[in-house]
Amino acid sequence: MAERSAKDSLFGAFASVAKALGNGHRAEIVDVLAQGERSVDDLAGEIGQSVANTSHHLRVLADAGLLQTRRSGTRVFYRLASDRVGELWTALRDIAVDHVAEIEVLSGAYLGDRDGVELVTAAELVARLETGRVVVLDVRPVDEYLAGHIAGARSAPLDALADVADSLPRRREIVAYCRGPYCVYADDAVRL
Amino acid sequence: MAERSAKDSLFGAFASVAKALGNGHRAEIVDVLAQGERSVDDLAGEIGQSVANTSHHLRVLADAGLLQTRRSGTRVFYRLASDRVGELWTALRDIAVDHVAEIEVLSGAYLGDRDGVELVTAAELVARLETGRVVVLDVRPVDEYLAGHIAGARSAPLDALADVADSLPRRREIVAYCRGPYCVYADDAVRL
DNA sequence: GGGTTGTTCAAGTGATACTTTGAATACCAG
DNA sequence: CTGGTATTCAAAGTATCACTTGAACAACCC
Repeated sequence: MAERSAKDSLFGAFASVAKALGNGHRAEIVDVLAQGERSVDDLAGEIGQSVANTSHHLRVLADAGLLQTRRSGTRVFYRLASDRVGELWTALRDIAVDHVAEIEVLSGAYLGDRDGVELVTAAELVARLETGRVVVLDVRPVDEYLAGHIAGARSAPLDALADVADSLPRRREIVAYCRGPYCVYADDAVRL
Repeated sequence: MAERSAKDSLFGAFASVAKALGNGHRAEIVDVLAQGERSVDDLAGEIGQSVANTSHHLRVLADAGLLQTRRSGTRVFYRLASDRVGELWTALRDIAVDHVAEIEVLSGAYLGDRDGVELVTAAELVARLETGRVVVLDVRPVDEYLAGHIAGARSAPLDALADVADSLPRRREIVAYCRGPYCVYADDAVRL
């Protein structure tokens, strides 16, 4: 039946989009890009790969329709092709967390021991912000802060944290945040 | 840095979920299961593969946490592990349609020429239903009808359509629907 | 026990995925 | 237009994995 092979091709094409996400480095790229656009060389540093290899992975993602590019002078910036791609990534991550037992172990290994780090939910944070009891620090790189941040938060990238620290009020509570559940910046910042 | 390899493992685990969806047959399985649970040999027929091979693909999906099983007597029924998996599939499909040019061609090849088939949006259908101007047929297999269908729709699986047809009022408009945008049952039904 | 339905195993086939290297291209500044 | 920076491309090397099939095995029902 010709219908069979046409159907196979169609679903094969759907599957090819999933296949593009089916690699750890590419997943990481998407995770970073969910925070805003980045240059190739930036991304290469972020995922710990060579620029050439990163460029290759970016091409795979772009060919699958997940990314778009913008050229600015000598640099090329990549970004998610649409918000829907961000949703796709979030859904994928959530499902992995919910249904794959292994993830719990691995994320424990990566995030490390969270003893000594108080976790604050989004709702709590809003409440504390309204009463002016806290100072909120955005410990992501400056670019990401500029691309969007919690209202009232101060930028304090990890490597500049020491400088900023001096200017902080000593009597108030300080809350640090970063990219999401799989980002260690905030943990590191608190320990610092 | 140990952090690097821990991060790689974590994102590798995320990617493994995507990898499970990265095969045409498995994508098709998920698409079918979005309609409700199915037995292995049911699915095998649906995707045109041997039972052994289908069982293998099902195992891959289940290991990725995307499916769950239920045994009933001699049969094993598979279903999506959660609604979130359905959302993941929908997001993936939508992105593929939006961003992959090839899909348009392929879906054209599969769905065939829709000349002579009037398409009705969901909103229109509701409006026409309320004024009682239409009879709505659910042309999916009976199981799927039982698992849930549009209020007021009659079950009329494709292979039994001829029988049902006789009992239909001749003066009223008839609308057929099936699984979604990538299902040809309704097209076939209208042509019939 | 006999029949039905699923799963597992071993094996065959084929292909693909990832990374690295070195060269090529595109752009900017002077 | 020349040098420097950023990115892409093409090719090659390496490794590995994915898909399908057929037959044996297991679980269940009657």
